[in-house]
Amino acid sequence: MIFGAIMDKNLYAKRVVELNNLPVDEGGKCVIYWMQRSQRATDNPALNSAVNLANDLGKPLLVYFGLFDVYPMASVRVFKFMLEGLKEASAALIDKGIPFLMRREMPPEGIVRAAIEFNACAVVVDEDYLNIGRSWRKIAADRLPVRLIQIDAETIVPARITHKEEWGAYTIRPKILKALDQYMTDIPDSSINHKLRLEPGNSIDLSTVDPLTLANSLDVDQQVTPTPHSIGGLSEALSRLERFIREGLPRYSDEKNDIGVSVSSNLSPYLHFGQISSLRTALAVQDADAPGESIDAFLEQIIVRRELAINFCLYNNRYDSLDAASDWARRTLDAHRTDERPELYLLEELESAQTYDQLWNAAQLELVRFGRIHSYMRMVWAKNILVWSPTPEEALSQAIYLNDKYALDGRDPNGYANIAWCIFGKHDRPFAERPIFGKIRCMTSEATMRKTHWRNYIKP
DNA sequence: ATCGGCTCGCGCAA
DNA sequence: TGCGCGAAGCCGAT
Repeated sequence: MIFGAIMDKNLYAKRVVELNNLPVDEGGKCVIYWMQRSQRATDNPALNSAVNLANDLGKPLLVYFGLFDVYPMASVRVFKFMLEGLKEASAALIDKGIPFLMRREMPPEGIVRAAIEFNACAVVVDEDYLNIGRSWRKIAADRLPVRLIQIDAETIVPARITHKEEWGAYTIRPKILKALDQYMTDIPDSSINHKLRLEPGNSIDLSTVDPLTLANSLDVDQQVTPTPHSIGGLSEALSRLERFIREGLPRYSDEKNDIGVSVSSNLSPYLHFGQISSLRTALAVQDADAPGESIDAFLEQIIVRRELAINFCLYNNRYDSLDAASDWARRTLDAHRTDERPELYLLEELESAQTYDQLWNAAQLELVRFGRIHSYMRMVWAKNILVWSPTPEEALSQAIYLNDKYALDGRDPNGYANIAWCIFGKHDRPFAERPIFGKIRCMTSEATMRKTHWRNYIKP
């Protein structure tokens, strides 16, 4: 069995899920890597798996990407950023002798057409852990004429070392740490044996296309415009990583919760689109010359917390709903449904930053203008939405709407887990009971003003 | 400035 | 069955 052979010799056994029972067609002409989430040409377990399979079969590899704009919260902002990253990734792939096929179509339909058109032996796809991607892969698995193999390529420790939704960081942390030594190692990129100068017909050629022009031509929200100083792609991610290690990391542990200073890596959008791998980032930080406290604090974020968020979305497909709340959280929020709110804002009032709270307004403006909110302030931001909404359900959907619409890293497991933590105490524990919050951990703008250099945050 | 209490339930030790 | 402890808090007492 050919696939068994690649599983034995690669390091990815726990990352593999076969999405259908069809055979690998050894008489086919190529292997196709259906790129979705892991939009990079290096440090990519899904790409490496596809290359290894192609080499075993003695075939070339083709990368397929379906550009689909009829997508919730699709905007010029995120498409420009994504296309900049894809432009760099496709050039790197072509350099390696792997043609890049990009078509504007619905991905699960496009991959089936491409597999037939190019006579694929098998298709390898990366995993995004979210519902839309899951439903697309299901469609493709049912319609492809050959095997569809899914690779978990965004985690450092494979998500399937645990087989259930974890209760909190403290339950997943020991499992991750136990396996971490094995996975915190640099794995060289596989190189393709059979390089092919395939000229895929009807492909968008990113080498000759301006990402912004292409993004503008799509059927996406034109009101959410590109953010200043954000250029997608691995080069920019690596330069941010280097700057972070030099300037932010040394102060990370002490100052990460002060909204008046910026010690964050700002790599989240690059991680969201898979333009840089979390393993590459974690290895660089681990080896950095910085206080151990700061290194540990950052690794906790990029490994434990990030992979807890992935675990949440992987094992709970209600990750964007109050259905995902634990019993104690639902009970306590229910008990406070009729508590009087200081103000009830409409979505439009929130969106345009017109609340009585100047700190919250500043956070909302940061989101609209820069596509992000300071990591500490983002919690205060979401907690306030709970206070100003008629129901927890409404608060949840408004927070998710605003985050997914404006954040460059929207529609990400991190975002859903973060908002779930804020609104309904996911992965958290109960605290002293208060109005509206019940036993959900309370955070307020007033307390944040007492504790941090907030004036630096508010000033324009 | 620092500290305890608040409050639930998982997971492990026993 | 008991017990320790947990993402980032808040408040009030000392």
